[in-house]
Amino acid sequence: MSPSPVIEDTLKTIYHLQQEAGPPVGTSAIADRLDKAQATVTSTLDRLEDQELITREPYQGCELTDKGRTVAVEVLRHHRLLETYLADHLDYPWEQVHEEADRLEHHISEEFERRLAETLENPRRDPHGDPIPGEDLEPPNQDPMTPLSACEVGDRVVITRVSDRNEDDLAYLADVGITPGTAVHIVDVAPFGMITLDVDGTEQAIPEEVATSIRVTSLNDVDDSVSVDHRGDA
Amino acid sequence: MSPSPVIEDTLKTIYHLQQEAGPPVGTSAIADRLDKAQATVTSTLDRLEDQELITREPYQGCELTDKGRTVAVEVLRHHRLLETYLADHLDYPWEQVHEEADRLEHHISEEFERRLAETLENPRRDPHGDPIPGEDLEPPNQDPMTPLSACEVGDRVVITRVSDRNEDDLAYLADVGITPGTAVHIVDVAPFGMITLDVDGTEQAIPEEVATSIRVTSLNDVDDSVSVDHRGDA
DNA sequence: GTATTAAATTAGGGTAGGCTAAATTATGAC
DNA sequence: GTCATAATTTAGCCTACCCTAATTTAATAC
Ligand SMILES: [Mn+2]
Ligand SMILES: [Mn+2]
Ligand SMILES: [Mn+2]
Ligand SMILES: [Mn+2]
Repeated sequence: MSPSPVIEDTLKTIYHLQQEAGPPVGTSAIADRLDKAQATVTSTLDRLEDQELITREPYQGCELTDKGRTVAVEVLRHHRLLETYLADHLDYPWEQVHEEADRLEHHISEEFERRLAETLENPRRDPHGDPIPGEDLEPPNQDPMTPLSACEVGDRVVITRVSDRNEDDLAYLADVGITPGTAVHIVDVAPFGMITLDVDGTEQAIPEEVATSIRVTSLNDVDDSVSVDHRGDA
Repeated sequence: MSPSPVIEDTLKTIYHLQQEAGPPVGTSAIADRLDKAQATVTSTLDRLEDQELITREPYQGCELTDKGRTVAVEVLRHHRLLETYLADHLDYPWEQVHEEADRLEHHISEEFERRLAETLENPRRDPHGDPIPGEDLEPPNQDPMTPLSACEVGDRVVITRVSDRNEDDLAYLADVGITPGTAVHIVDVAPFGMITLDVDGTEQAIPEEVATSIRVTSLNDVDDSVSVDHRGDA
């Protein structure tokens, strides 16, 4: 049987948490992300273990098996190809692609995936700057990412990734022109974390909370994996 | 709560059966179409009745309410828009669109539906020649349809609809050029039902079974709801 | 080492959606 | 009218997911 949406979402969440903090991944961290009760996650993990998608130490947490990681990466590929397609071919606004992709990622066929990739000419990054896993389903490299919140006054950087989680923040950032590929210049860092940027000649202030979810690369050592202005719009 | 795939598929099946034979629709007819046990359908119909999507007479069968019909037509709109999009924009082969659309129809948002319709410029018919319900979700008109099996030698007709059910038959028909919009000429009707057609100068023989699932319009009284050659390929 | 506390699991219960096998009901043949 | 048959429902069982409340375990403070 092919994995259900619940199984796929749980694997995807474990994958993200492993990348953020490494294994083992705790039950409540998963429950928080999925907005489910802890007991619900415990019983889901039982099924994942039966299917050899994770290994588990009672009361200690879990870790993806190779099989589990491959399923997670496949879902991630679906998600990011869909986001890219929705934005590029169906004219979806930047901030709306995540929600639609998060549902459809569980329901498209392999044929659909192939045709998306082909039509898009095998894109490497989604609209938020996140790397799209290849057909081989190898986990994408974690490229070096500096949070915007760690920048100092005077730095010139290029936006490389913007977290796709909060729809309102994304709408705001798109509105002021802060999207992957945009070059910016840090004008001011206030004591409580407000960061002021120069974006195409206009100054924009951003709360630290939001700045944490924005990743940048210094313009001094440009990383060719992200092209400047690969999507040039508002 | 928005209806589950099982609820939607059951409503869609009742809708089709009502159009073919009129209400009341029996439990086993639904079970046959959905490839489920009769008892499974009985309990699904219980839920449909609770939700006021059907009315039911014990042991007699069921009928869609207005609410139930609207849900069925909405799913039908999703299905046919998706089929059209897959064929026209993702280069799906004719015979593969049905299966993919049959899954995705339950998972796209209203936003996705709108953007499909817009990108396709509000198409009236899907790749099989079936009418696509409008945004208003009125049931599409049943246009007069003669089965190809009822034609006589010498008739000149235009293919208007081809049942989307059998993938192998569809692949064959596409291969020999029998698709909606094609004008053909009946050359021979053999006693056991084999029908020979002239398609663009080439003769093609078709078993009666298949001919039953092909609908045509006489070239004498052309129905403007179907344009000749609106998809001109193999 | 013991007490506190947070995390995790277990216990118990609910709904949707599946099944088979056993009743029940309607219907057409005679 | 009775009987056989087919359609339908009921009974009883299962799994996947979901929850809250109670319990158990691990980790930390002291
Ligand atoms: Mn895939
Ligand atoms: Mn994304
Ligand atoms: Mn179809
Ligand atoms: Mn819709």
